[in-house]
Amino acid sequence: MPATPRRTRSDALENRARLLEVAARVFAEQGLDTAPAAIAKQAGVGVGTLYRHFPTREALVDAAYRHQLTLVCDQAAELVTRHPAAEATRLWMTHFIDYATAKTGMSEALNAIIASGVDPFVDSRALLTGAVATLLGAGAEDGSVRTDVASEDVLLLMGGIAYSVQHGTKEQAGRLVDLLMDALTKNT
Amino acid sequence: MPATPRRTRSDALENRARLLEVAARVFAEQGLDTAPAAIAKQAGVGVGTLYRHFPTREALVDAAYRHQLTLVCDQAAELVTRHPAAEATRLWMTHFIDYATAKTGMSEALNAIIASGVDPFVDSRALLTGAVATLLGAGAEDGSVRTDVASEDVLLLMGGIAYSVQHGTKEQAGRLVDLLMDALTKNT
DNA sequence: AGTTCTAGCGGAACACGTTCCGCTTACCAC
DNA sequence: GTGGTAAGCGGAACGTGTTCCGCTAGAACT
Repeated sequence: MPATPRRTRSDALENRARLLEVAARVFAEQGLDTAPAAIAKQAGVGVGTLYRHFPTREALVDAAYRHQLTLVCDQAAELVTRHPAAEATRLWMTHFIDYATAKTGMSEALNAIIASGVDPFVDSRALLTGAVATLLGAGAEDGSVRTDVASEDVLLLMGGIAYSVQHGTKEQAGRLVDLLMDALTKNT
Repeated sequence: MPATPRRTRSDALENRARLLEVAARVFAEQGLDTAPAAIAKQAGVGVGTLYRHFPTREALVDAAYRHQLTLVCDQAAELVTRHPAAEATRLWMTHFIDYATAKTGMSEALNAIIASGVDPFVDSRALLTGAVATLLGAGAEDGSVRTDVASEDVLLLMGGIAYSVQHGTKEQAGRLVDLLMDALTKNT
């Protein structure tokens, strides 16, 4: 029954990589709602190929931003080693918002990842939850952050903030982060 | 130049009213992404008529929920007269979340109204901002709520929470409201 | 009531996202 | 190298959302 599962064809791998590369660039330049046909054409493949590799727009978005998202999430662990927990948390959140405002489509993508319960996003979502958990954990240890708040809840609010920067200003986003931090730090 | 602006045709008014009625019902029953053609058909008009009265999906959503939204916003003023400001604020926010979870499509609609900078929503958005401002104002007067937070910011976070209830649980939404309230009430 | 005028109507035409399927071609066994 | 096989391909076909335009019928005026 298992048989010999034939190896993935080399051209398929190349096409996939090329699609990803093109998608990341195009999303950054023109936003997430670029026509699938345009991405496929630029990658030199038919639309069918695009849809086979990435069955939904979400799957493509997820894959396209995965790498950068990993970098941002890794920063959480690094910040914790170099700053007090509360400070690290604030820095990371600010960094997160900067990241969200850096490129067209980015904030939209982040929000899609955070808010959606859809399947292709679960990995990316876990990545983010992990980063927040690291920060909250450190805060719990040194007592600077309250312990009765779930990482998922914080992440959700950050998603709301990221969503806002699409139409609001970066300053507003900063104020919202401050407000959230106020809520998270203990009232001592 | 002003001339006599001919009165609006009676059938046009009827059609508009019927579309609104149908849209409100259909949105509540099946969510916001119902086919425009279905709404038009149920209202006994062509799609062209639907699009003329409501050029975008947003305009239709806005109009369909306007009445109910007014009721919710009016509650803010009423709650302030009967409760201490902080308590009124918490009650209203909870009420708001209940409202958001009450019907299919509602939370989606609220989020669209709050988060979008799009034109057709400005009135509804102002309604909500006004309600929040009333509550924050009362809180500022009796000193129970911090004064350095803009109504728009609070509204935006509530939008984030409303967004979350689409995929999260009502309990999570409740926790987020509590967190937001903690941030808003002074650390005295 | 009859006539004029144009706001408003309906649905056909168009545009675009997604699915589907017959053909191509890389992989593997010999 | 050659042949068999199915993974993978491209783009035509399909379904939906939106726009457009010739025709209908309500409003204003006599």
